[in-house]
Amino acid sequence: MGRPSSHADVFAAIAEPRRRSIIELLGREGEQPVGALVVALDLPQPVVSKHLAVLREVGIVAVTRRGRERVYRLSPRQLKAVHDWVSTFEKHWTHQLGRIKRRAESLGKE
Amino acid sequence: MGRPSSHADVFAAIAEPRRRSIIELLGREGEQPVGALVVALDLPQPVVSKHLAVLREVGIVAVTRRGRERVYRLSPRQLKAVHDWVSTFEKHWTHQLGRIKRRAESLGKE
DNA sequence: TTGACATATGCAAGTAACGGAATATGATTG
DNA sequence: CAATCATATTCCGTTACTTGCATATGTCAA
Repeated sequence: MGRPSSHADVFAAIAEPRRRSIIELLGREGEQPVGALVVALDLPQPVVSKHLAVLREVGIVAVTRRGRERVYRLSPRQLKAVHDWVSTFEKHWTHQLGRIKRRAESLGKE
Repeated sequence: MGRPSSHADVFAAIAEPRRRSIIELLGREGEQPVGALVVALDLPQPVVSKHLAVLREVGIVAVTRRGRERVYRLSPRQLKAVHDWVSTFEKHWTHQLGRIKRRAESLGKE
């Protein structure tokens, strides 16, 4: 069976490599019209528009119409949601680092 | 066309809601044998095993065999990778918060 | 060794999501 | 209004992911 209808799921949205590229680009360069994204990513315009639609529906990006262009920008709230979720497990890797460090120290004493 | 063969992609791995449930459970309760996960999540055992396989291939979980059980635990390195990626955009929501805050303050003065 | 238990794996079927090409929508210019 | 530019949307073929069921693998106990 296909996906269990992951409609408007942020995690599904950022699962696509090209969508992450779009996010990274908007993050680095700031707001961009679709045409600029098409050029920068070297993808067909409909492909970019469709990925933008997904990101828009999920709320990762927001649009403003400027003349005949549509300028996209990051809308970070949803990315923060992902950040918050992953942060839940932060203690796991900090603890693990601590363990590795302690082990290294005890090995050094031998 | 289907997915561009996102083999062993952490983002694809955490896109699945049930897999996130497994991650959350292991995060809260610590290491668990498959059977415990099956009970806790109320899913068929093969489904759980397959999701665990995906998480294992990506390196989000690790296994230890204990008798006839297999005990799974979080292996946080890959989750940290996600955390690092999302953290790249942290400034965007902190800036946005700042903007909202400033706007609230200036509205309060009127 | 035989049987029971714990988990993994194989196969088939359904479906959702992606890309490509064509087209629609909407705004600007002449 | 017609033509052009910028972007969105639709239709379609393909593919990969998930599930269900059946079965294989491996471990312990008697």
